[in-house]
Amino acid sequence: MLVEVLTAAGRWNVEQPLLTYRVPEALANQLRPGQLVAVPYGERLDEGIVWNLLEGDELPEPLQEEGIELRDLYSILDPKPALLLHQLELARWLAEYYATPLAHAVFGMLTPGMLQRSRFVLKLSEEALKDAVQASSQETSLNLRALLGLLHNDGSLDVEQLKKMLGKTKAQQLLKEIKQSKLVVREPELVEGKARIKLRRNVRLLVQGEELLTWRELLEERLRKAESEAQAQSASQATPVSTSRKSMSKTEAPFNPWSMSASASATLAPPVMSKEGVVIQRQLAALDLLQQSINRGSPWTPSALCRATGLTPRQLQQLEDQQLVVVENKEQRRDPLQGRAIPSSQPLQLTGEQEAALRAILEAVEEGKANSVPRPILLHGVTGSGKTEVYLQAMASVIAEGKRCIILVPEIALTTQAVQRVAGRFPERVAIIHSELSVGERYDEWRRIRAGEIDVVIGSRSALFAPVPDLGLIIIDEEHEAAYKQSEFKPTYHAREAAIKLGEILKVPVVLGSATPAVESYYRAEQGRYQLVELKGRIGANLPPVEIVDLRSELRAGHTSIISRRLLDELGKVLERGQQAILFLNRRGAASCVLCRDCGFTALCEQCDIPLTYHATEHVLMCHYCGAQSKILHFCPSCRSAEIRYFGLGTEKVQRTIQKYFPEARLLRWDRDTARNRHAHEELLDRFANREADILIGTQMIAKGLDLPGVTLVGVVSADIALNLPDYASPERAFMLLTQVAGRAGRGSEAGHVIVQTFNPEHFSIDAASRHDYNEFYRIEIETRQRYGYPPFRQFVKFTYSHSNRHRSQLEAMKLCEKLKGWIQRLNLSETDIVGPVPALMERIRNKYRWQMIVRGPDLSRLLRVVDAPDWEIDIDPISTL
DNA sequence: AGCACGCCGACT
DNA sequence: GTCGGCGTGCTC
Repeated sequence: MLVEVLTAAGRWNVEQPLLTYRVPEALANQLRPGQLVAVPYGERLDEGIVWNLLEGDELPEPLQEEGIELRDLYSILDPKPALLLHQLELARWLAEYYATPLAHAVFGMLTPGMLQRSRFVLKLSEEALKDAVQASSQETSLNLRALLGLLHNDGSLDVEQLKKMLGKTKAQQLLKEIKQSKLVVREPELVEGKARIKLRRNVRLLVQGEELLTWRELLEERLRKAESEAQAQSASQATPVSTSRKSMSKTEAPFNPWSMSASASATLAPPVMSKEGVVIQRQLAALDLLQQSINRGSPWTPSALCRATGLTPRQLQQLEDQQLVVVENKEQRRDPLQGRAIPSSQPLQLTGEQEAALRAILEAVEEGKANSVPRPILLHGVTGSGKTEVYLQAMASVIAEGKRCIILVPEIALTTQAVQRVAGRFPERVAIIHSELSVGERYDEWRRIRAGEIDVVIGSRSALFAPVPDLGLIIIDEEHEAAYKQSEFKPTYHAREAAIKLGEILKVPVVLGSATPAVESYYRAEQGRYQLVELKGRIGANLPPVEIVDLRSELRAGHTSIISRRLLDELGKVLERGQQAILFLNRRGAASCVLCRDCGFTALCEQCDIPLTYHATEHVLMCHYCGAQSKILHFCPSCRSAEIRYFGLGTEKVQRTIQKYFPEARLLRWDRDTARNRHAHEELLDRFANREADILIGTQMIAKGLDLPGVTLVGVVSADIALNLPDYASPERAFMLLTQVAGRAGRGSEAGHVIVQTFNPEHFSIDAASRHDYNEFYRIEIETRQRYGYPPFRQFVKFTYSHSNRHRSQLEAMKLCEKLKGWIQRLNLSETDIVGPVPALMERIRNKYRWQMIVRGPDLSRLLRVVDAPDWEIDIDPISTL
């Protein structure tokens, strides 16, 4: 039998990603697709995934021609497959659609730290072992002789260790000498990754019931006997007790405490109990504690048991030798929710709309059971319309039929509330997967999922790749979120698209939930590719009123501060009433846009309708979308004002300004500078929730999922920054951001109020968001997209090249551009063109200059199949063109 | 000298 | 992708 294995080699060898090996007789009937195996590759051992089993020993033809001699599969690393069959199929699709080597797609699905690394160890050769004397007398360097000695003692030595011991150069020399000497051999070895099972030593009681009682009686009998003997002895010679711990262990017979000689116990005297008696008593106590712990389910570690009873490890060992107890290694699960109080949550009464949504999902489940692929369901529900309850009841229903669910949430670290609700509804049956878990936590959750011990996986995008058997439902909450797109490393993919593909493979419904669906999603629903289900009513409070403050009139009135008089006024009232406020600033655009402070005019590219970016170094305006340059503006072309400025603003500046106006107010800043990890987020949130601050100032990360009843005012310091990013999707992102931020106000009993500051009060995104009108926003946006050929009307693919040499980067970009043009022409692709190449918005990142171009066309899959661009980053359906 | 880089070719 | 082998160029 032969086996096709996908190894790390597949990451670069895109032509032939699979390697073929012979299967040794002994392993033949244990091999399954998806298993992790070790294979020899060159001089080392590599880890791979079993992709395919081939009957017979015939070499595949292309290999025959090359005259390749197949090698043997080395071993099976884990009999349980690491990837299920449907995951292999999904990986194949990911690789194809996202133009990623198959190995990236497959290894990207594994939990981090799982892969083993190859290393080399040095060992004495057979020759050297046989004839040690002759070996040492041969002509060898001092270092080699030292190494031989070391290997004689220790057996083996890691090459890395050798390098540390001798330094690189000397180690190199020695390794060369080793190659010729035939005394030392170099062998490959696989080292476990960082993801490992955590073991805990446990003492387990081996006897129970009647048997335990019998043992107890026996021990008690011995205790009485020992005591009476000791007393008899002490009556004749009263020796004081002075046995130290050390002398005790010396006098004890090592393995048979029960037959302790009379002379040993003779040294003890009453009223203190005899030595033997003490030991027996402690052992009895240990048996009691162990028995109690069986019921409580919290086992004893050997050391804790010794501490609790006074037993020495040796004495515990004696219990073990008697086969009364056993000390064993037991797995200890690392639980991400450990120490969290999770209130149990009960199903709520559904409204009519929720009921209908639930029915639609369950009908789709039935459709899948009838072996047809159900349409994905777009659940469009305003904030607070109760989408989560619909998810929970749909999941409960699927679970009741023996199936399992995946629910994706964006940036899980910030959505602990959603996690708690799910975990509270399905206690003990929920696994959590996201990147801020420790490698160990993630590995434990992953294995619980694979073993079928859980019903619901909740997590960020990568949770989609959890090995869930019998998957019955996939839910993507806040489906419009950009966090679902992985573009920074391979495999690049959008979790929403991958989920839909997975739903297709398994014939399982995919539910996309959002208050502000992605334009692409809503378009697909309009086209009938998704089933649209709407939840219109908001449960509880009404949506808060949104007030737009026109910053142009502020300036005209002579108020030049970044905080308008209206906002200052309202902030003052909030502070007076002892309530809380959130000030929000989307600072994400590091580059600045050009803006007229009098009329709100923004300089746009004539061909792209995208804001121009001011380049301070070259002193020009540039379109980062098509590369067109224009001269800088001294006067506003629209109103002739000289108040034309580049606009840049940060949270720090807002903080300083607010503090100036309200010296007494307690401010809290929340952005990537002040909150670097999950714990910092939670801590800041807790402090604000506990009313340790009055005003929270933050970037978009505060816009998501916060439920803070004390907040009655939300201020958006500038809606313009989001709006003016040079990207086709800016209006969409601005709308979503404003809608989300607005949803943060008035979640408690007090009425909420939102103030949005802008130089562009007429912009449809701001206008629609202020009226909470998604449909209005969508209507205008989809028209623009169609007019300019933006997604979803044409597909985008972004090509990025990074190099430390700016010139080289530009040159490569121009070379690839020419090649792409050739391919497009040869394939005769209509309506397909290239925008760029241009320097990336942030051209220099970590000392690398980045150039990029965007290819757009109705369908680029044929082009991507022929594109040969190693060293290029290729982002299919980029979330932004920046 | 000691080492950090970058380049090349090999690998079933 | 990762390793070894080899050259260049920098620093104590």
